[in-house]
Amino acid sequence: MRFASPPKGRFDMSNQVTLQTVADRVGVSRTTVSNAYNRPNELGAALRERILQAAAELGYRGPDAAARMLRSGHMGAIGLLFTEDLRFVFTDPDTTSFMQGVAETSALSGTGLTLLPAPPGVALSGTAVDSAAVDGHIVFSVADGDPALESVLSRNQPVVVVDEPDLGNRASFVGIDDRAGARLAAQHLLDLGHTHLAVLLGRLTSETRSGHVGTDRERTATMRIARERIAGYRSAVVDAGLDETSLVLWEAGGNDPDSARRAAVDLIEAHPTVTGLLCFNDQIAIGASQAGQLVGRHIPDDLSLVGFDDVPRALTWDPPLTTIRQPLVDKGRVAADLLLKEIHGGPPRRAILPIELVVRASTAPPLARVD
Amino acid sequence: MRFASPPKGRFDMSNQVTLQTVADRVGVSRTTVSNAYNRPNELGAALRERILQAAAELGYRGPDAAARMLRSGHMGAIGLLFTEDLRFVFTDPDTTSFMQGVAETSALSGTGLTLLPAPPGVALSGTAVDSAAVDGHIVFSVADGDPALESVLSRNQPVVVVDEPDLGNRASFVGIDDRAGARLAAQHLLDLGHTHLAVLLGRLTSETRSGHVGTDRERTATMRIARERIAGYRSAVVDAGLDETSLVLWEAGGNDPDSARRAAVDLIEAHPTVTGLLCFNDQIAIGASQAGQLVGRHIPDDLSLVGFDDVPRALTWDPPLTTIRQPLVDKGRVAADLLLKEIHGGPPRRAILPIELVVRASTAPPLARVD
DNA sequence: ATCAATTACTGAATCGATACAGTAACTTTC
DNA sequence: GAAAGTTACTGTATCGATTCAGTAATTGAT
Repeated sequence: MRFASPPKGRFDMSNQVTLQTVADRVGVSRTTVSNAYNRPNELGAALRERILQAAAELGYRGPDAAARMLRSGHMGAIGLLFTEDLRFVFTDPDTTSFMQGVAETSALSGTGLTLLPAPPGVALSGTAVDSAAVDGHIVFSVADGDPALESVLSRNQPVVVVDEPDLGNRASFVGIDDRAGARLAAQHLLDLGHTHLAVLLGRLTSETRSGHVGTDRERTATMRIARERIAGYRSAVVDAGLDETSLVLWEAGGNDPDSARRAAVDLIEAHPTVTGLLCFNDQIAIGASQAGQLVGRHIPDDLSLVGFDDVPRALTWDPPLTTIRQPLVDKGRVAADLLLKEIHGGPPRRAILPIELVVRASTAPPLARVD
Repeated sequence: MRFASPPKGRFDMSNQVTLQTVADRVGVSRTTVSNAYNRPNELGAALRERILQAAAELGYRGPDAAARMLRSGHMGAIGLLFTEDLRFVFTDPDTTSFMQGVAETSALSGTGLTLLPAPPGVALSGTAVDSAAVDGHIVFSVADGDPALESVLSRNQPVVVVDEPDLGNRASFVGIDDRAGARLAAQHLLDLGHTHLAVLLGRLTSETRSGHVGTDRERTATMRIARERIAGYRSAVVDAGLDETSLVLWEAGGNDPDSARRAAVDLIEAHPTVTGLLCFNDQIAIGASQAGQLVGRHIPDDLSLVGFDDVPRALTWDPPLTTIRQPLVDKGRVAADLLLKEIHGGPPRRAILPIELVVRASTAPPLARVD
């Protein structure tokens, strides 16, 4: 939808109250009124009081945002870029927790938060994504080379990338050690005695694809996190002396439980000897657990499940999920904090947040089986 | 947190590329370049191509947002005001579904979406809430007379209020017939044969309070929806010939399952004869169902539960919830749509969305009991 | 062939506020 | 009591783009 008629502008200038109006009323200069709002200690308290008083009487609401932005060059807002489908953005607990953290920190600093949805396949030009009035951007988990990311980077403003991609020194970064986290998850299953593991991933690229992941597909992965976690899972398997190729990689086609459930059914059918399933996140693990129920596999006796993230539901799910905890809300807070600091002149930084294996009831030693 | 140092402004003017730069390069006037971006059919296609080409070469990213805003008076963004705690905003399925709808519609129209969190007890002045660069506001479910709402209204821009309060002709409105919905819910329980009903509300005011709601407390309610629903529940009870005072009103102190669970335990203890519980929304019903389990009441045999909203989880919950469905995502879409239309010169409107009783497994006739 | 209408462009004024240099009045210092 | 410093203000240039009145060139109508 694009509107034919432009929005009503500021063209009823008749009774516009501006800084000048207030200045005239009080009998001071425009500058002094501006200072009354922005630099309270550059003028006497009594005068300031008189000015604010007059402003209130005239119904003046404070300096016009657009004019201030133009002159001062700062927008008082940060942008939050997503490239996922909006249905996903507002449903996925990882994403909403992250947003909560960002919103908390930006609200505390009095900074506005502008959402910049750039779902795949929608043109960017003329949208908020390339013209939003913001001082910097947080980019949340985007595939390598995404056009929306390029657009954001070309604005030459501070950017904080969260999770992926890793732009090196082109932008600040907030994330975790995904490889180590994945390794921790796999190690846990290996320690329990599992020898037949599989990985159930959400997506390797921004396109939806599901099913077995061969080396060809793996090589095309544009999601950094997926690549890192695969490397982590694999390194634990290799170090345990198992054959690297014995680690089955399977793609769900989405990070939601429904996609995961469907994919897990196929995976279990194709690889019935697998007893330990490494899930890309808790939503995937939830789907996998539903799949287990569907195909008659008891969790954890017939199939152990390790999630990732430790979303609130991981604790209340039946069975409660063993998972790798990462501080999602903090991630949002830290991202906003780094961005705000950088906007105010600080240097770009990298923040790696801690992770932790949380053992609950979705993992157990494999049942002894007659091979 | 407030930053001492102002953000770095636009004071490295050295190699700023502006409309003028592009105009000089091509050898046309500033106006023509502006037209190339904003009014493509006001100039020849070939010239337009040359201009865009030159802009690309110069790395010009299109008209500066702040300058455009100042001159044209329109911001290209809408604000979304919340007064709930941010933890709640991003966790509550009603709210996130609504946000999804708003985000979808604003993204489609190329309009930015600025989040304006105004949790209680945080000063407004100087924050994004009273100075955000937006063309209008959507106000989501706010208590009567909230200061953030007043601040938004004083900007003399289009406002769409969702659910509450009802400002009459001071603002556009999107909501449902809450009274009818509540009536439908109560009627369903009455039809099943229940004679001892209670209402478990989230909150009647923006302050947190839990426990029995007497007439005094009821009279102070500042949340319109709560008042309407109470009236609806009560009207069904009265029309069924039951004593109006037999309808127990109980406040949970929050719209989350945890608050509801705790409150429901107390409620059941205080009023053990109640067999039908009218829950303010599905989150409350989920909490109540957990409470039922805690105190050994089987749902629906020992206690029937009716929710409200029909969030996705209502279907997958055990037992699946009987509820009043309202189109939450649509509500967001409609709100954004009304606001955009009003910004573009349309009149204020009221939209009342449809509701529907969805009968699932959380309600059943009361067990015959020996009184 | 003439006048009117349309198209494609230009130049100047303007939006409202902020930055910055400048200044008058007042205070401190020795 | 003169020089130096501080405080509290003013005046002007400026931010970058859009609007609008106007003009020259082209097309169309009669």
